[in-house]
Amino acid sequence: MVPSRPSSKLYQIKSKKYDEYGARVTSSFDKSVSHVLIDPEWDGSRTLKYLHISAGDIRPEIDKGTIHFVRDSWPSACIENKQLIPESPDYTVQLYSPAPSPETTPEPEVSQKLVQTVISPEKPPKLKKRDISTSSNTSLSPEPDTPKQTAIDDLNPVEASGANTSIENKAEKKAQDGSGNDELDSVIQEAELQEHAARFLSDDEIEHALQTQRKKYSAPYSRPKRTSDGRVLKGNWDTFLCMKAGEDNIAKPDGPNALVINILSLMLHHYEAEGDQWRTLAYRKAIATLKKQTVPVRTAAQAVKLPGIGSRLADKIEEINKTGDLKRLKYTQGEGKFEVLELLKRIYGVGNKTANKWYSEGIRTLDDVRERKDLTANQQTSLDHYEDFAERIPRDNVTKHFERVRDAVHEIDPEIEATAMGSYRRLQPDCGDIDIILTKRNASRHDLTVTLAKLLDVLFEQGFAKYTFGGIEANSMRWLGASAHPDDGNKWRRMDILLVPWEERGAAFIYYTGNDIFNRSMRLLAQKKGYRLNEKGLFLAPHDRKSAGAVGPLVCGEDEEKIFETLGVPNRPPHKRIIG
DNA sequence: TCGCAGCCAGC
DNA sequence: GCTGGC
DNA sequence: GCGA
Ligand SMILES: O=c1ccn([C@H]2C[C@H](O)[C@@H](COP(=O)(O)OP(=O)(O)OP(=O)(O)O)O2)c(=O)[nH]1
Ligand SMILES: [Mg+2]
Repeated sequence: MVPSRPSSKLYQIKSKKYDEYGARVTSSFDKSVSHVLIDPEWDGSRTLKYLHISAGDIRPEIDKGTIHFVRDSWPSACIENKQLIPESPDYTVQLYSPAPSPETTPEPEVSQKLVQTVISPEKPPKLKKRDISTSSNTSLSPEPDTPKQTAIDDLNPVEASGANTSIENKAEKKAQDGSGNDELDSVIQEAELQEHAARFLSDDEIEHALQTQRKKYSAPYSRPKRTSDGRVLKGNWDTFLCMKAGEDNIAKPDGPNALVINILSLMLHHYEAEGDQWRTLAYRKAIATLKKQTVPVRTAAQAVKLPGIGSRLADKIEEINKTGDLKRLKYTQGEGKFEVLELLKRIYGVGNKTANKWYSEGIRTLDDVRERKDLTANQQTSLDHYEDFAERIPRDNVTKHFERVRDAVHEIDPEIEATAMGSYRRLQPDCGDIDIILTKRNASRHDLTVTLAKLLDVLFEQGFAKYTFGGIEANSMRWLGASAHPDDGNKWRRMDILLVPWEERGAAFIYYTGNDIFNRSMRLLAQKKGYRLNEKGLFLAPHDRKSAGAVGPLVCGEDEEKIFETLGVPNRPPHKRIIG
C-alpha cells in the first residue's frame, strides 16, 4: 500500500480487509509483490520514488507486468463486480507519463521507456505540495468558471432555500461481505509478507526530493504584477463563476445536455468515492457549465471552448454524444453503491470516509447502521431523526422557525438584529436548514455570546430547541443544533445560528448568503487579486501567505457592497448567487 | 508545474 | 493530522 | 481534470 502508514486507522482497516481476502500486505517492496495499491492522491512517478525504484532489480518485473500498480479502489471494485478488473484507466496507475508530458523527471535509470506498456490515460492526480498523506481532507466543490442557476424569480422579503453541495476526498475500499473471494484470491494471493520496512522514504525525504526537483524544473512562471500593497490589477476575472449573473437555470428536468450531464455525473461519483478531490472538483465545474448551456454541446471542438472543460472532458463529451456511453465507465463502482453512500452521508458526522468504511464493512441500510455500537452522539441523534433531517424545509416553515428565534432573542435584547440567511435569503423555495445571523451595533463578542446562551436556555426550556450538535454553548460564536416547531409538524430541523460582530456583518452576510460555490469562487477571485476573503472581512493577502490565521490588513468588513466593489464583482441579489 | 476557499470543532 | 461541517 |  502506498503510502504505507501503518499508524493510520484507515491503513489498519484496509490491510485487515485485504488480509481477509487472502492477500498479504507487505512492508517492503520486492519481487514478491503482485500489486501495489496506490492512494488516489499519488501518481506513478511519486510512487516510484517512494518505493525507491531505482533499484534496478525489480525493474524487470515491472516491465513484464507481473507487478501491478493500481489505485487502492481496485480491490473493492473487483469484489463489487465479482470479477477481476483488467487493466483499465480507472484503476491502473501509469508509472511514467506518456511522451507528451515529461512529468517530474524520474530517477536517471527509470525513465520513459516503460511508458508505452501502459494502457490508457488516466493522468495521475496531482498532489499538493505539502500534503501527502494517504487520506485527505474535507469537502469541496467547484469553483470559478461555471455558473448555473436555479431560478427563482420572485421577490419576497425573506425566504427561500437551496441546494448545497459538498465534495470530499477519498475513500477506502475493500469488500464487504463474503462473496467474491476466490477471484480476488487468485490474483492477490501471491503477495507475500516481507518483514520490515526497508525501502520507504519518509515524507520529509519525499518532500525534499520534490522540492529540489521543482526548483530545477519548474518553469519560471511569471507572477502577476502587483501594486506596492500586493494587489493585482490585471487578469481575466470574467472566467470566475461569481462574476456571472445568475440567470435562470435551464438544466431543470432535462436540458439539452442531459445525457452528457448524467454520464459525467457518474464519473464524478466514481472519483468522489475514490477520494480524488481535484478531479471531482473539475467534473463539478464542467457539469455546472453544461447545465447552463441552452443548446446541446455535441462536439469536442464546441466543448473545449467552455470554461472548465478541457480537452479530456471535451473528448468524453463527444464520445458520449456519439455512442451514448462512455467506455471509461465500464468498471467503475458497482450498482447501488453510490445510493448507499449518499444515504449514509446524510447522517450528521458521517462523511465520505466513514460512509465508505461502513460500506466496506457491509453496511447497506439505516438499520445496519443502527446496530452499530460505535456511533457518536451526533450520529445517533441524526439517525434517530433521519427522516426529518433528510427532508428539505418549505420556506414558509423556515419562516416559522426563524420568527420564533427572532422573537425570543428580542425578549432578551430588542436591539439584536436577526436575519435569516443561507438558502432562505437566496429565496429558494425550500431549505436544508435554518441559518440565522444575530448581530448588534456596539456589542462585543462577549455580549453576543451571553445573549446566545440566554437565548438557548429559553429555547430549550420552551422545548423548541432540541439538541446541540456543536458550537459549545459556553462562549461560542456559533450554535449548531436542532429545533422543532408546531407549525412545522414538530419535525426536527437543523439550525445554525451565527453571532456576528457589527463590524464584520458585511463579510458575514456574503459568507452566509452563499451559496458555497459562489463563496469559493469569490474567495478564489479575491486571492488572485491579492486579497483574502473570509467571513470576517476582506483583507490584503498576508505576505507569508499560507497559514490560516495570518491575514494582512483589513480592507473592509462591515460593508457588503464595498467588498463586492473592491473585488470588482457585481453585487447580485442573493437569488442570483446560486451557482452549480 | 502547481493550486483548486477558508474556517472551525472533536478526537 | 484526520475527518466532518458551515 | 482544468487553467494559468
Ligand atoms: O462549505 C461551505 C458551506 C456553506 N458555506 C456558506 C454558504 C452557505 O450559503 C452558508 C450556509 O450553509 P448551508 O450548509 O446551510 O447551505 P445553504 O446555502 O443554506 O443551503 P441549504 O438549503 O442546504 O441549507 O454557509 C460556505 O461558505 N462553505
Ligand atoms: Mg442552510
